[in-house]
Amino acid sequence: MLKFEISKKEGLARVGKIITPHGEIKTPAFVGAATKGTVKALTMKEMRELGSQAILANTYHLLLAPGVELLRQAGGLSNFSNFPFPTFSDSGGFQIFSLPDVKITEEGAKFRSVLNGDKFEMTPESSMRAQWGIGADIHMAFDHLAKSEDKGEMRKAMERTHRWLERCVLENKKLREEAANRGENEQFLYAVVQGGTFLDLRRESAEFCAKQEVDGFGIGGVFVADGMGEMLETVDSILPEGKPRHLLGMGQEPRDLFIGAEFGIDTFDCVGPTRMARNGSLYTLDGRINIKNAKFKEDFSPVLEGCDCECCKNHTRAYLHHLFKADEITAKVLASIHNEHFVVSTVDKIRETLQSGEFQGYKQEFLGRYYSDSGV
RNA sequence: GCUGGAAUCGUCUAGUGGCAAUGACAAGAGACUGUAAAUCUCUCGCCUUCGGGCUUCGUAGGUUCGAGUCCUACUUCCAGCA
Repeated sequence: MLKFEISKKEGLARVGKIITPHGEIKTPAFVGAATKGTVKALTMKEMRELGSQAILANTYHLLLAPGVELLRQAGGLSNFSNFPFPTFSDSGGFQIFSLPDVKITEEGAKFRSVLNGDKFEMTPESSMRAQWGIGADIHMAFDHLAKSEDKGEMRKAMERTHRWLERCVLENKKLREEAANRGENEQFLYAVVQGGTFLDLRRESAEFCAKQEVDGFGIGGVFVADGMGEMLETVDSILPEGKPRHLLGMGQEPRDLFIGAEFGIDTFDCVGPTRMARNGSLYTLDGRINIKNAKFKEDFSPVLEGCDCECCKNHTRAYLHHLFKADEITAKVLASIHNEHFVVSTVDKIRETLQSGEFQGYKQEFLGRYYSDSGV
């Protein structure tokens, strides 16, 4: 069983730590999205230096390349990526949702690679096997996402997710025993709660997931920040308190991090911060700025005054602006360091203020400034 | 000096009698939430009440209902010959 120790509670919010074979994660925490085994534009050394405690890779992407067998040979994701700290793997469920030409049956999903036309199939069982091969500490159940206004469709996706979850749990048991017999590290499974924007479906999904033999929970299929607090309140009131909860894919907007933590989320992952960075959109306490804008050409202040990331400590907005305009790789590196550090440290601060009882004040101050129109 | 060729939006470029005129780059702005994302979208002659109006393809004339496109002269540039 995955160890999760809670040191402080405030409503649904909690401060704690998840203890994995690769070390512990102080929660709430922002987990870096390392889809293909790397956080785009960043080295693992840079990730640690900017404060990242954990990363999350994607089973679908690693399955296609370099393949699960290679990950196994390499000694698992942590060894292969040289990130000897806690790791997560996402199941590939998101790819069912995001890739074109996906056929979903009760058995699983068939993808077609647009790159080389290869057919590719994933089932709850194959996702579990792949994740055990990849060797991340924490796995996600293979789920079926839907983004629909239609409740009937959402229910179908949710119910399929539940049936798939039972298969995941069953397969996971086998794989866990096999690994134990080989004397390997334990690996852990999170169920994924679906239900979209329908609170009754979310409730039903949370109740279903809560009953399963899993180590924690992912909250999936969240596409709109509107109503997320209410949804999380519903779900996290049902999920067992003693198991960690991961909010899948949300965290591009600081608002999401505050609301998530407030309503019981322990870990976040999101591709937003690094993608924003590569596209020149950088976080400041007054909202994001587009560093490519002409107004930054002669701005010799750091991206964020007082920020202690390697980008802000050493470089100016004018320099970043120049690097972006010149299409230099370093632009994306520095910007990614800054954005990733921004969200990681914001969640760190959320954790600290939850611990000290100053969370509400911090939240008001941060969000009031970040989302005020006065801007930069 | 002679003979050929060429001049189009910041740059390069399409255009061979019929709609301010192609594409790329540059420039300006926007989007991005479990990464098919080093991506994508929009603007890019001037004005506009978004209906449209006005002025444009080196310069000046001409032919034509109509000219970036054909003709004449000039200017500049390129190539070859001297």
